[in-house]
Amino acid sequence: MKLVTWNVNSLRARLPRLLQLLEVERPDVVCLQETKAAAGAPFPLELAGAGYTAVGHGGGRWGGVAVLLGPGLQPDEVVAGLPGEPDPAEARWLEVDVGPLRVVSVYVPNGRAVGTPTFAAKLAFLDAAAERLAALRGRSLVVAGDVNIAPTDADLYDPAAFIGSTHVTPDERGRLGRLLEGGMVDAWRLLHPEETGFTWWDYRAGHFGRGLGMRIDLLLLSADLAGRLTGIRVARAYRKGPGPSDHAPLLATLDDPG
DNA sequence: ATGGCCAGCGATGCTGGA
Repeated sequence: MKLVTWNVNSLRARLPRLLQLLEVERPDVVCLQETKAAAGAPFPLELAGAGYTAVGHGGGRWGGVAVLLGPGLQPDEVVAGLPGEPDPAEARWLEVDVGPLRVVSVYVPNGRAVGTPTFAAKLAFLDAAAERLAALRGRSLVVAGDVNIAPTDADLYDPAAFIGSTHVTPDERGRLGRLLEGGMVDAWRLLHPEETGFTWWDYRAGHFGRGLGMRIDLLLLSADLAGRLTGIRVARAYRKGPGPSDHAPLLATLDDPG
C-alpha cells in the first residue's frame, strides 16, 4: 500500500501537478492539506477520471483537508472536524476509515508569531489533537499532514535562523511529542534517522535551490503499521517545475499485512 | 546541483502562508 501526504497550497491551482503524481505514483491513499476549497465544493472531475474517490472537509479561502482513495478503495466511516478545535470552520482535521485503517489528514495552524492569539490557537489545536489520538489509541492509525512544527533542530536548515520564531518552540514540540504517545511513530525518522528530509521550502529568495527547507510534513503511524513500513521518500520533483506547491509530497510504502 | 513568492478574492492591493 502506498500512502502520500501533501500540502498542495490550493487544490485548484495544484490540480495539474496532483494529477501527475496520481498517474506516476498510483498511490492508494492521498492526504491533502490546504485545499483552499469551500465546504461542499465539488472536487474536480479529473480526480474521478484518474480513478480516485475524494473525501473533503472544506475550509473556504484558507485551510481545508481531503483524502483521496485509489481504485478499489472506498471510504467507510468519515469524521470531519476535531472535537475541541478552536475554529471548526478552518477545516483542519479529517478522518476516513479505509478498510482496517483510520486515516487522518491534518493541517495544523501556522501560529504566525509566538505569543499571539493565533499561536495560542495553534497550541489549543494540538492539545485537541492529542486528546483525539488518545481516544483512537489501539486502532491501526495513519496521521498524515502539515504539522507546522519542526520536530528537532535537525529538521531545520539553520536552527539559528529560527530563534524566537514559531515551529520550534518547546510549547509546540512538547505537544507534538504528545501526539506520538501511545506508540505512534514518525515514519520518516524511523527509516532515515540522520537524513534531513525537508518537505517545505519558502517560495522566496531561492530557498529551494539553496536547500533551505524544513521538515514540517509528517506521516505518523501506529506501531502495527510502522512495522510494515518498507520505504518513505520526499518527492522533491513536485517542488520543481511549473506551478509547484511550496511543500513536496511525502510518499510511504507499507507491506501488505502478513 | 534542492534555482530566486504564490493563491485567493476580485478588480487593487491586501491577507495568509511558515
